[in-house]
Amino acid sequence: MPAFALVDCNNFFVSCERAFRPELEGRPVVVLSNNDGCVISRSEEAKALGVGMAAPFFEIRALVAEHGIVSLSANHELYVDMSRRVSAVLSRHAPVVENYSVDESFLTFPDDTLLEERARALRAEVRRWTGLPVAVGLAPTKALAKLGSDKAKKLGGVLSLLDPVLREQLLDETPVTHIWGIAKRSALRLAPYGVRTAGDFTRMRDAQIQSALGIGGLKLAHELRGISCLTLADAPAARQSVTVSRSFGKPVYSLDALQSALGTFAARAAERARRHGLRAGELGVHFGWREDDRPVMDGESVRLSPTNDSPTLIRAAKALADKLFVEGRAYKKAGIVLGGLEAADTAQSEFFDDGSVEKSARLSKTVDRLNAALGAGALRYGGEKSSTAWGSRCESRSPCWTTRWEDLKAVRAAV
DNA sequence: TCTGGGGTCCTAGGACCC
DNA sequence: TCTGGGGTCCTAGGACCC
Repeated sequence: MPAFALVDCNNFFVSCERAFRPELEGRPVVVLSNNDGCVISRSEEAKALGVGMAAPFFEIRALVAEHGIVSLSANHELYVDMSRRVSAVLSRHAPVVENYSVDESFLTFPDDTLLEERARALRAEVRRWTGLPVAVGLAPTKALAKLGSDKAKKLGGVLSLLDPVLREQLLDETPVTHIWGIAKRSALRLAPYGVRTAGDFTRMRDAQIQSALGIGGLKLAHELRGISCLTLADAPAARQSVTVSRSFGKPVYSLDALQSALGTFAARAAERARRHGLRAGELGVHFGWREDDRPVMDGESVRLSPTNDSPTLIRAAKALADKLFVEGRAYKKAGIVLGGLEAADTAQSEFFDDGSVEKSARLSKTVDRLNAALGAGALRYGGEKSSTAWGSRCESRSPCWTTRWEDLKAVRAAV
């Protein structure tokens, strides 16, 4: 029976910050989203003080002041780089690693002997090379490995659910909403069947599960019963979309500011598409504002002949903005989505091509290279403007210790 | 009085994840 | 006054076809 391991970094963003600021160890720490809007990572101490996941920052301001909670603005450049370092360690231990998210990886070991010992060794090595604490769950399926790693965080870092008796016991004491893939809505649909725990869920009849949650729910139930349905994705799946969106630091009323924001987002998205070797056949623009005290979103998209050219995408985004703009509306957020993605090398090129397409591609490549060398945003297109009109708040961002020379940490040896 | 059936493709929206 | 951003997959319903 092949076993899956899930390696999960504890409180990932907070742990990344602590790796470079050991003085934060033992103190309550939170990391905040864009605009310092809400909490996206909490240390154990912060959780113990009652700070909820995704808590709006303004709601916990009093708690922060009272207990001296350290609040930091998110530094994704640092987190992505730390994530890469963790994967590098994992790859030395396992032939196939699936990077499921920035802080979680599934893997299988080459054979099934001494699994717990291997998991412990891997955990120790991640700690040694990156400074990050991780938990490891071992189980015959991915869904169970996930459950195992959640539980492992409280139980010494490694938990094996390969034993069916232990497994059933854990399922029976786990609320069904703590299962990967079941949240509030699905739990509500299961409630009429008397389902409260994960164990209850696994004992439902297949037909009932399927009528309540569809095919996905049924697969999940099998996984929890120990029958593997989800395989390890050794290569990342082809990307379906590229999104760049932001909430504004303050409401935006002018078309000009919206267009400069969208121009910037389009340039970022184009850059990301090029990095992945993709062209977009569709570009969407969306705006968010409030009506009757409720958030509203609206948008529209256009088809394009496949491209990843920044100026083209910037123009398309601005044209849509112009079309959607309503005078007097207090815009709170905006974003662009690239869809209809296809590999850039197989994409059909424009029939009437006078050579300008290739010229533009060379220009894009040069801009990307310079930005990579000099720091993001060093070089910009005319259409993207940095603007105080829509910029976001981030009061306390840590330096990019691992990815920018100027942020390199100074270390002095005591003599 | 009667109102096919089956297939595909596309889209919007729901639900979930980290 | 202040509530993130970036994704995926599934489903239901409409349009269209034979």
